[in-house]
Amino acid sequence: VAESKREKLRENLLNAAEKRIIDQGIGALRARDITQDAGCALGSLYTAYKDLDLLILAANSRTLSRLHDELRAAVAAETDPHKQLLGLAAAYVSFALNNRHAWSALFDHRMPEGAEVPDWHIQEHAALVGEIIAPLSALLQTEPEQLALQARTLFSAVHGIVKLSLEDRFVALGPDTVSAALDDFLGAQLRGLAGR
Amino acid sequence: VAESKREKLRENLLNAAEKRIIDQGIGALRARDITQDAGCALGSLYTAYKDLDLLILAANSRTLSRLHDELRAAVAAETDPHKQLLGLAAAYVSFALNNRHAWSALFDHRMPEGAEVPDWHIQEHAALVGEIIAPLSALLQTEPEQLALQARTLFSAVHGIVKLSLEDRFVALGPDTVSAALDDFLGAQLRGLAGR
DNA sequence: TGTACATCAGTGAACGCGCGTTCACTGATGTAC
DNA sequence: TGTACATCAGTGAACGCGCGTTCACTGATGTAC
Repeated sequence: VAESKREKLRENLLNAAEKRIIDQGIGALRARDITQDAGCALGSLYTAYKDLDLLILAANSRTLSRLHDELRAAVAAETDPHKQLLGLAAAYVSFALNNRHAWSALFDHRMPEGAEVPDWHIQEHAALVGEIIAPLSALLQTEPEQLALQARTLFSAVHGIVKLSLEDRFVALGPDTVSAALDDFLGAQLRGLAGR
Repeated sequence: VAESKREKLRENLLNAAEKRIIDQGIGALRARDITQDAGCALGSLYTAYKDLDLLILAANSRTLSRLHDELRAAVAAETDPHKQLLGLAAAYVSFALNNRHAWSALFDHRMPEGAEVPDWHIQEHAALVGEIIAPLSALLQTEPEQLALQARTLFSAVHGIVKLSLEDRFVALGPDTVSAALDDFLGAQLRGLAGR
């Protein structure tokens, strides 16, 4: 019972942090706001989590998990590997558009000076890229090592396109324009990779 | 003479800020450090520039200008549009690798809550993308409107690849691996775009 | 050329606030008898 | 079952520091006579 109370506290804090990140973004995230939303004292954050960064990582893990689910669903919805890849990209844009703040938080959060991003979290990121590997290998006949690199390159290209299209620093594009541009881009890329 | 003293102060501050950004990155940039390096009082920053953000933008403009120069040089070094595009990408990676902090600063800097990135600075960013348009239009026969979007998409894809390959959140890649992956990527993309 | 005065860029100590983290306390929970 | 005691999660006021920005002052520069 004592254990479950402790779990409840962690859960409340995590929920509160997640909601804040989804609604306002990581830039507006304050320890005080989170604990207030969670209905506990400021200091409790530090009995439940080592520090604020760890709590943020936990919230980002949830976002990654939701994103990963949608990517898996996109793969499952198709059997043709070509369509699977297009579906993955479409799912990625769609997630980014529907979860702007949470999605940005995945890449905007920085660890403090000395600290490294823990390995388990890096793995969660890498797992996303992994989702591309199967369809890509079905489509091309590449050696496994090359494949991992290709998947990663493809992921970061798509990511870059989505990211930039949502930034203020450039003229923002409408959702439809982004999706269309991404489709054209991926189409060309796959054609180019296949017809070597 | 009075005017030139004032210019000298702005220059000193800008140089100091630029050096700090190049050496330590934008995250470690403090008003006090800059003014100390520039050999002036803390308050002088605010007689020379409206605020710290404007000074940062000025420093980023310099970085953009240096980057733009290298991109122009890459275009000028080739006549074949296909090679020009490969050269542009190569120049981009190379600049990013040789100016990691300054390059990151271009995209990491955020304006405070209410403020927007000024238009002249957005233009400077857009000008980079513009460098792709000529070779791309020589290579493909696309309508001008489509072309701008394609150039932008291509730019952000390349940018995404370079960016992610330098992040801690993923396993960092060596410079050679990045360059090779980028070449393969671009090669495939151009093949795909041409052979429609 | 020299003197008195006005201006204002430049100064840097002080302000003000935000905000993550700590720590001495307390009250709920569990244990012993 | 009831009582005394120990433990420790939870508390929130206080700490501490970083840091951008301001503002009352001053000394260099320019102007008038």
